[in-house]
Amino acid sequence: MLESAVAEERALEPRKIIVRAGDPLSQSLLLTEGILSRYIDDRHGHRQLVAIHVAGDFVDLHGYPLKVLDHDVGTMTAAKVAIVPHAELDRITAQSPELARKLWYATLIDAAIHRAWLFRLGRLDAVGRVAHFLCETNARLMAAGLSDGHSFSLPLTQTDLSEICGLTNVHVNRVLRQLREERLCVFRSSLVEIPDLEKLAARAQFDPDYLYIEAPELVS
Amino acid sequence: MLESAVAEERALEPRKIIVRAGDPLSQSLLLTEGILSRYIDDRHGHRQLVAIHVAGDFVDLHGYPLKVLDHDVGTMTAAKVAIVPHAELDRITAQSPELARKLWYATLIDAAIHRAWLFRLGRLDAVGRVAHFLCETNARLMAAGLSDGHSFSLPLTQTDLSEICGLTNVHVNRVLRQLREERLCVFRSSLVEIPDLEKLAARAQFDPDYLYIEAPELVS
DNA sequence: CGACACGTTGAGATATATCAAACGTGGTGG
DNA sequence: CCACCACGTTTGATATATCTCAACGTGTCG
Repeated sequence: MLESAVAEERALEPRKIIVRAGDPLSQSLLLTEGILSRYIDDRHGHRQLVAIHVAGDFVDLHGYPLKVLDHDVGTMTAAKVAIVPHAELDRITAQSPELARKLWYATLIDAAIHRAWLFRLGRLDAVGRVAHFLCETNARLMAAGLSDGHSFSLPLTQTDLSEICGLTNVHVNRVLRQLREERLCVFRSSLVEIPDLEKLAARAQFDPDYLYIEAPELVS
Repeated sequence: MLESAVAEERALEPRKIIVRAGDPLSQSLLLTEGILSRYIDDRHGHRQLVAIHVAGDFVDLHGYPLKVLDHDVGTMTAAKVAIVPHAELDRITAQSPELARKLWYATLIDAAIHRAWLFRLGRLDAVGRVAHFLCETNARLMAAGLSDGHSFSLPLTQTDLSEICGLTNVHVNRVLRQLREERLCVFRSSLVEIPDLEKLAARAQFDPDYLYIEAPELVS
């Protein structure tokens, strides 16, 4: 049903702004390939990512009821998106309250992930933050069939990680070295390898419940 | 319509847990008086608040589609809540897609506030974080008719503030002194006074757009 | 009056930021 | 095919914000 609502598929270049905060919106994006981010810049141009999205995510569904976003959306890598006009969503939700509920549910998962990010920023140290993010990403990619649980592709820079974890890129570099030396995790040239997921999760105080993924055995 | 869905009103004692993460839920709460919080505790019992709620907020509406919450909900002060059974919400949303949309919208405002909190934790220093939280609370209370824009009641402890801002209570104490000395804001014995809201908002890089409050003149 | 919670202060420790430089490395044009 | 450039990574030295621990003050309530 959602597929029938797709107006157009589009390929996006890496590192482009897709939606700006405050722009009036008439469509939302279903991400089919690549990585997108949602972020807020401060007055000096320092950036805080508030979400990342991977294949399968409905990226700015928040913009459908909200009409305008409070943050920017941009590509991190090259990406492919399916464009879903809000008029189609109107049609669909009017027809099927059940699907409407599912869309609502999807935005609430986003909110739950926001909360986990708050915990990460508020209560974890630098190593814990990076480890927590990598655990989360591993779990989400596993659910999307893009990780085998021990290694996955993640074409982000260390600066990207710093903007996710509220750190500097220099410090992220040192954190990654420490994770490597402790054999918890190797992040190098767009590839993440996690030799001991359990140990990494413990270091990160990571508990995947907030992702509301069925089949929890996939995650552990 | 919502009012007709209220099954019961209840008075709650301060500092009580109302809902625990993972509990199956069959009702949600409409807060009519007092302050509630949503929070995540770490392994050592250190707490990160992920939201606070004031009179007029629909507190755990997220729990309606999600079925279980990923975080705890508790009272900070004595409070009064109206209990809305999920069965009633089923009835209402089936009857009125428009109201269903409004409920969805309300949860998305919560998510937008989560994002502002992420920005606060990730990119602001200690003074900025506290200032940002006080600006936000002022704006929200103003919208609820509980602040005149320059002073309002806020019966939280410095430890509460520290659990909101990702700081220690000791450091919050020093931050509050600094805000006082710079005549930006006085937080004392449950009362917040903001002599120069514009200066405080500038220090906090606070922009109220994310609250999606109509009548923006109320906020500035 | 004493107990307890909350607030305040100080000294010292530590994590993270800042600044600056060097090092790879993949891509591009000559 | 090589030289070079841009971008990301790595390292070192130093600065600074925040934490930790411990003590003391203050108000409230039984």
